[in-house]
Amino acid sequence: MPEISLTLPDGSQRTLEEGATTADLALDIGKRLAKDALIGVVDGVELDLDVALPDGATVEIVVPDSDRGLHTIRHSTAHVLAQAVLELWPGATFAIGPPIENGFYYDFELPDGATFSDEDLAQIDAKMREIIKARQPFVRSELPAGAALELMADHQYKRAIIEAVTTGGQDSELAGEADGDIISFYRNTDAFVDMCVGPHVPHTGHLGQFKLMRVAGAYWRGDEKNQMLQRIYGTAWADKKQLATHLHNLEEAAKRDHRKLANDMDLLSFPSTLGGGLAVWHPKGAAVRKLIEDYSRERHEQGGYEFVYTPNLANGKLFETSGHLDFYADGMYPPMEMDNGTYYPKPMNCPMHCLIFDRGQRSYRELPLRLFELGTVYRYERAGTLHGLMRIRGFTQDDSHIYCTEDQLADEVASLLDFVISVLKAFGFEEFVFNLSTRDPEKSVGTDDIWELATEALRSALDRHGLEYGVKEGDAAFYGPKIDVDVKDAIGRSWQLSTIQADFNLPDRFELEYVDDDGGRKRPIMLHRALLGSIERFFGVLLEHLAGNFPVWLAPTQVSVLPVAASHEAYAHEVADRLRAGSLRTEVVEANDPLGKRIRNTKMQKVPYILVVGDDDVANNTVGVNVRGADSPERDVAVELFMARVVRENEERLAEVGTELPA
RNA sequence: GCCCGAAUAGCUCAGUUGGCCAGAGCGCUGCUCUUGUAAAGCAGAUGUCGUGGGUUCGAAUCCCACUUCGGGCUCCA
Repeated sequence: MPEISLTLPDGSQRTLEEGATTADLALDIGKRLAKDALIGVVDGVELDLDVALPDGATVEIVVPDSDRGLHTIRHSTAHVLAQAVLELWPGATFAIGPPIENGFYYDFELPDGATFSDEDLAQIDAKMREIIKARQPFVRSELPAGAALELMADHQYKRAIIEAVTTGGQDSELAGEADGDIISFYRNTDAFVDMCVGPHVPHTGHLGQFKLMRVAGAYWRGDEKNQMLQRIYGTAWADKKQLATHLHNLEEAAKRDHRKLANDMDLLSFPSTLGGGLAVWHPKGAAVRKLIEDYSRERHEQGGYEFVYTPNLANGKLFETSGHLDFYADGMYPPMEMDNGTYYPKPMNCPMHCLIFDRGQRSYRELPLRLFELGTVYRYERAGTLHGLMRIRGFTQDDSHIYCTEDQLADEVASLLDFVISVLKAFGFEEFVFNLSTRDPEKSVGTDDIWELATEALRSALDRHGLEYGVKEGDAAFYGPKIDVDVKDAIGRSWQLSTIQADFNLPDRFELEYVDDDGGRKRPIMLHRALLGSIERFFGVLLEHLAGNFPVWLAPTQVSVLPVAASHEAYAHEVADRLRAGSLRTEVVEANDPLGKRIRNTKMQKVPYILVVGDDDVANNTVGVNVRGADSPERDVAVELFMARVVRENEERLAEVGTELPA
């Protein structure tokens, strides 16, 4: 019997009989591996376990607890979902069902326009578990396009995919469905076959640690002009523990949802009578917001920005000049017809800043001119897109427009990057991701030269800082390239906050000019930039990042003083007055309820410091200190000592609470 | 805007197939308790059951429209 020689990822060699498969290789290595093996990676290509191996191949055996393994499990689970749905809804058809982060989805069209509801999930889940219990094999077959079309005669979306790939249409979304002229299929039973590139787990018995999460609508091929399909999302994992961990993480994320915390901590609300996507800030939320804005102003003042104010309304002519009425009228609130013109709520501040630049003659000596405004704008976001503070219709940008010369552009962007990082770090963000978005030739204005110049300026600024960054080809705004800055939050989620955009469209439209050192008139380049982005959205991100545990300098109440009994109230107020004199936001919670209850309530409000004062403290001029997050209180702390520590934390805007323990 | 779902007291929620005066816990008010580290006791008040219309002898409950919210899709200057 001829033999083949195989190389394992660790470099070791194995010799097997010709015709041996990855499954045979796994068995040759060990029983346990043979049981766990899902697919093989043969010379870099993922293949089913039962494919015969070529001589000399390098083979990696994929087990569940790996990226490739999870991917395969999720992909195979999606097939099981499709099988269940097609069985439960005769006449249903299916479209695309890929693995995604943490799970999978599958899109369906039900007969007679029927839709899924949440109640259907239990039934589908039960059917899927039957299929899994039956340990159905995934049997691969291949057909030429013509026969494939015939096999999928009843499934218009699958046929559309076959036609798309066989006519040479390159499409990453369809890459997992079919590829090239030979179409592959995976058959689980006589009744169920799905078109798929594969590979899949050997049989459905390898699956089962999944949960169907939700039903949703989704457009065919992601285009809102197309048919709306019914999508089911699920999560799937290698083992029970991973699944439980994932579900637990979702619960933890829900606990820090900014909408829940904003409600629980009485920070702000979205009264339905106010209208969708509009928030009112309650005293405690407003206190935090004001501190964020104060800090922003302070930093901009130090950074050489000049502060401006502009109105919330503008004559429509302004937005005709800027071009926004042509491009973005859909996103603007509708016009107000007045006897002297048509007015719109402003959707951005830039045109007004251009008016300020344009007032009077500008000299190159004034550049870079940095105009800054906490500018409130209104955008008519579509109803279905609103999401708490993250997507809102009225919001305030920490907006600046910088007018500079071509020569100044790169330096200006470079110093902006420092500024961005420094400001975001002050709020406790540690990890940043940078992206450079480049020109979309189809949707852009301006010459090649100036795009090149601007893109190079952004690129060189990133390089100069030694920052790693991704490039999003063609993702720029129509008027110029941009750098976006995402932050990673405490539980690893990514949020886009800052943006730095070069613009050579608006200076043109507004015919902005400065007088250069040679006496000639030149057009400035304009940079748009927002650091926090929208204050509202930033507040939401920060709230979730911190899970509501604002550092001392941002906490709406920094210290709560709790007298043990009514007899200690006078002393409690005395302590509170001293703290307030040190500019600490301090509350006294009087002894109307038992101490335990007041401690509980105050802790639930996430107050950084809770002081308990009783007989000993009155006698010795001390306090009992409960540091947020600490296990046990510190007793008999001298008031001056406590105060010095918290005043320092407050003034130095320290990110952590209780970093300095009393001596 | 599109698909699915939800809206009941300040908050979190219960309210069977339509049927007495719409409930609970927390919170609130009052009284008692005077408290040393995560929920004291008793009593009381709380409601346009999101809004408007319809079906019905009768609607929180069924139907329609609208508003707002949640999960997605699309969009995000």
